[in-house]
Amino acid sequence: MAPRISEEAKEEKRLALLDAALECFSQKGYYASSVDDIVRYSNLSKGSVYNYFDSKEDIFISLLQHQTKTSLERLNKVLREIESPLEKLKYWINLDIPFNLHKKKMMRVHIEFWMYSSDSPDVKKVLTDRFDTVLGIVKDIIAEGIEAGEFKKDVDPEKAAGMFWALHDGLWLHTLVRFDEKQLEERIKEIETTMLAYLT
Amino acid sequence: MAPRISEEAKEEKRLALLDAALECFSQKGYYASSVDDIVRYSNLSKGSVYNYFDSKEDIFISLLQHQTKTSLERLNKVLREIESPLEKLKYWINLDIPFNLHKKKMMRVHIEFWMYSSDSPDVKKVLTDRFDTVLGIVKDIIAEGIEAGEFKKDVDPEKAAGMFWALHDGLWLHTLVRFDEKQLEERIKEIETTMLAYLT
DNA sequence: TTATAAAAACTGACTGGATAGTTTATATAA
DNA sequence: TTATATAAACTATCCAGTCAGTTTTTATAA
Repeated sequence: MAPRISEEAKEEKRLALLDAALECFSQKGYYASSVDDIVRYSNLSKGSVYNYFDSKEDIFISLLQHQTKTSLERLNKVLREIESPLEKLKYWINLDIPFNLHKKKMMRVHIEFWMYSSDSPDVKKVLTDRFDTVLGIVKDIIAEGIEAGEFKKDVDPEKAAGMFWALHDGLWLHTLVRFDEKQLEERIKEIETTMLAYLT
Repeated sequence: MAPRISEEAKEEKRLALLDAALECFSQKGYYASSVDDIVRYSNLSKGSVYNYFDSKEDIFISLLQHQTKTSLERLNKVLREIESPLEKLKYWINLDIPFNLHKKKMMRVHIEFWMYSSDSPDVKKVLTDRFDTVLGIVKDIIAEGIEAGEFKKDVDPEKAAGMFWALHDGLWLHTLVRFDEKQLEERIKEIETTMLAYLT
């Protein structure tokens, strides 16, 4: 007759489940995390989970889509507010400072997505689209910067964007495995000086 | 079907099993690979596998140790034969050219090791040691290069080594997910020019 | 206002299938 | 003969997904 909870409350629970999933997947990876683990991190029962998602894989893919959507939206919003390409890049580089645990979880689960993508065309599609979008944004910023005279004319936007992003992801990979927050921040500052020296 | 085989033959079988494991783990990851999968890729039976290894995890960790040992040995051997630090770095950068499938598998399973390391102190230990060793080698080469006057004096060997290695791993991560062999090779050449320009 | 009906949402014990690891019977080189 | 490598069958465990029963909320008739 009438829904017991409102649409917003429902969406909230869905998000809470995705949050619990992020916690699990970022700690133990996709396969090692059981649905019972996710249930333990949420305030719901196992049965309820299946009111919100079709399967464990559905939770995983939904988490990927949610992360992709929100992070791109936030990024675009902020970049639109910055005028200078140089400042945009600086902002982006410093996005990862200060280090926080949530970012670490996001990055950990993101690599989990990548590893899983060889099994799932759906995941692969979302990830390659996201990859190309991000790379496209960096490339455009660099191209703008060249046009505006802020960056060197002989820089290839495509290649520079690829380097920038590889450096970013490599740094994060190392942070997950070896570095602590302080070291990450030092290294990010080093990227800033080096990349900007390379571009300007 | 052949009792009393020599030690060499035994070691050969062990290596063949590690090879089968590399195949599986690089394709599907640790958890998604079953022992039966590994058996299928080897010429042995399941029961036999347990004559060589204690468990699936033991296979995984043995693969990590084997890879670590052989790759570091090979690297050190070659680097010892090169005099100039600049040439050493150039050689290293081009180690990944030409692209080949075996390297891709190695890199894929290496990331699998990294992801697994949060669960296993043993894996973590081997990986951090390996990481520090590799980074130490790069750092030493750069320091030598500075002393020999081949590199700029104001370069910080520690930081430069960190950047170099982050770039390397980031690039490979992207190659696993998005790029093809041709793109990897182009990007590696780009690293060469940029890194060497940064150092000299 | 209140009793009842109906729908939605939740629960957790259970099941079927998968698979890590073990045992056993057989084959064979030494 | 005998030690052991092997294959195949076996066992125990785990876990994704199900479902029958319960609780909560809303609607509405009296």
